[in-house]
Amino acid sequence: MNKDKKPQQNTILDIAEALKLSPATISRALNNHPHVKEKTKSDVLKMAAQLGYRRNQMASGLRSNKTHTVGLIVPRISMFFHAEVITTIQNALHKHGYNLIICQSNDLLSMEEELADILYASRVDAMIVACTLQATDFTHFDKLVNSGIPVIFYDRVPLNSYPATYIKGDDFRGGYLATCHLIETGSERIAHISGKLMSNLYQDRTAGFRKAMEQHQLPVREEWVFHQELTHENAKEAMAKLFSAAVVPDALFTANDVTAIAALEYAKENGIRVPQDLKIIGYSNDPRTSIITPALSTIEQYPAKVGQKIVEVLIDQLKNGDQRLELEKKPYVIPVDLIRRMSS
Amino acid sequence: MNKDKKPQQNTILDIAEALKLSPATISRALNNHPHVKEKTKSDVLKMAAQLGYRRNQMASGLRSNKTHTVGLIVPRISMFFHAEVITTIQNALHKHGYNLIICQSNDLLSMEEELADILYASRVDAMIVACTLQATDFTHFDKLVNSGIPVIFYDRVPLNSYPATYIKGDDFRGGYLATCHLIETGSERIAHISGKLMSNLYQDRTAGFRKAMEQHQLPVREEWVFHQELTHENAKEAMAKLFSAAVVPDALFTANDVTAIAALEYAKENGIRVPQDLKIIGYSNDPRTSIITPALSTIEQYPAKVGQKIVEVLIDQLKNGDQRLELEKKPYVIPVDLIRRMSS
DNA sequence: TAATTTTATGAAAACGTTTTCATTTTATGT
DNA sequence: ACATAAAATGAAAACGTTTTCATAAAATTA
Repeated sequence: MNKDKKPQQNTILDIAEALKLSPATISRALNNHPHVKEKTKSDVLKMAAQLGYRRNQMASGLRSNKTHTVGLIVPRISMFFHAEVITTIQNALHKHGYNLIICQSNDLLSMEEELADILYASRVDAMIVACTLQATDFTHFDKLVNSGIPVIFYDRVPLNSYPATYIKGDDFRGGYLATCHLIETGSERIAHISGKLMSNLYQDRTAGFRKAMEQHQLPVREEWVFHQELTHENAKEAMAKLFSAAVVPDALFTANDVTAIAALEYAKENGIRVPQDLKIIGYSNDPRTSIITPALSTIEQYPAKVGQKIVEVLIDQLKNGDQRLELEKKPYVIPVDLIRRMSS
Repeated sequence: MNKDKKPQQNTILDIAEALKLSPATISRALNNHPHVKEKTKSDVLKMAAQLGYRRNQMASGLRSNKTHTVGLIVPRISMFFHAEVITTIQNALHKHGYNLIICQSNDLLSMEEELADILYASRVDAMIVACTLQATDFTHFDKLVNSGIPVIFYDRVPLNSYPATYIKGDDFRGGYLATCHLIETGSERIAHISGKLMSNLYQDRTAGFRKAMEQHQLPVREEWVFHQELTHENAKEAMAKLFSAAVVPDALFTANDVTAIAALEYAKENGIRVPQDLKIIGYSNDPRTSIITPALSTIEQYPAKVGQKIVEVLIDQLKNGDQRLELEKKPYVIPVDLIRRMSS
């Protein structure tokens, strides 16, 4: 067991006693309440520092029903885009005096549900979520929403109009830009490997792809459009299919960078020259894309901007509530940009 | 403001009322206390589920002085090694019913101090820390340690014997293995770019390097040993210095992968063939090392094992306290392995 | 059946804040 | 100096649990 040396944490009462004041005054002084004398305030602050006092957040939270804590659910923090977003969010929230509880769903719906429950029980003041790819039902967030807790979805957001705030990258434009770029550099036979269409991410990126093709009067060969989990292995299999046919594509747009990297590997292994025989463009600007040879073109999503916007909107809602009329509840869209590199 | 529809969270009292029992019994039932009838327990559980009851962690924590929350301070979650460790920790803690508050110090000592304070105020049940590189003073953790809160340092740990638990990779062995590997593949003029010696990481890796050199009776040229912040830019500068001299190295051991990648880039830009003219080995097995051409040799640190060990030790200490005698308080050391690739 | 032990429940205090309401102190105007 | 307004403080309740101590109910023993 812990040694006998468990020094009591000093409480507000200890300060009160030391200064011959009531706990009420101490509390007010610490919260900078207007009805307390400047002299008293400074006395209290001084004594608090001297005693090493730190507010007990549980007592405070219990009474005031505020935890000053924001919950975040993300598929995996090791994904570059999310790591960047989280870092931005955390640093910004910190400035506003909020803590962040980061949870990983491992892209499992059941985990996401459980975490929503746990964070609800923890009485977070607000919630930030990047959904799992499989999620089509979002009722596990009802508790939060109904309790008036701001819920902000980013990146991967519900498709049906779930009553919350959405912040997303311009995936349609990303898909469009990527495809236009391939076309403009002379490609005509463009393949596309995308994720399952349950997610807004891939619906939009694919829609952008199709729009660009249509605009340039290029046919979309459906057997060259893949919707599958975007893993390294699946990508290689798709490549094998594409390049075992009589007619092969001269360009490839993949809806994430892992797939682009895998495709490039396949190309190297099979003597397909990139970009001469096959141009490739990925999505997300993962650090690996700039390091691989040839460097991969991709779409930049500005994770820092996404994070910044999330906190901006969140703080506003925490202060003022969600004052937007139902009509105005459109997603906030963060612009994307094309990054041209050697692969296209 | 929030709409009028703020449905009260159901409390233990609501369950009590619904079942005509006292709140005390409900509490006991929910905590699976032995002195409550099985029938009552199941009744309570059923009613709790029906009312969507969720324990108020603040009330619970206030009373029982347990938060079921563990704090973690890490320089940056976007570093691959740390991201992996954190993921493992979080998943493991989750199984034990603990939450994790992840904080980033951005490798700033002042931030680390502030975070230690905040987490102390949050009354975390335990604390996991990977220090900033600059930290030489650790008194900001005193509050925690003195309050009997388990503090576990990992990866970057205090140098002076601060009274806490240490879990670290075998950095000495890593440095030794890397250097031996370079020697065994025929190198004789080996340079070494390392971090500042304030950190145990670089002290140990460099010591391993020197040991290997000594054992193989190779001289260490001090002008070829760098101790600097391990950034991309610094690495390029060091390379410029190394390769502007009359005698140039035929191998390089860098204490992290970012530096190895930068060195490889420099080599490519300057017509230095890798591995023919220069062999390179990095440290950490960052995903980028396997993707770059030529793929970089490096040292694997097994982040998942580190995370697992942390939780194992932590849970034990939470249950039983730190029962190790002062004498036994050695760091737990996680083994490392050499990853051979094309660069060496 | 009565006495005793065991098992199950309840009453009430406690955790450390915040906040309402009442009260005291200080400042202001005549 | 006195009445009044304003400013500063205090007393006590409240937040939702857990837990100690007491008591009631059930099971066991004599």
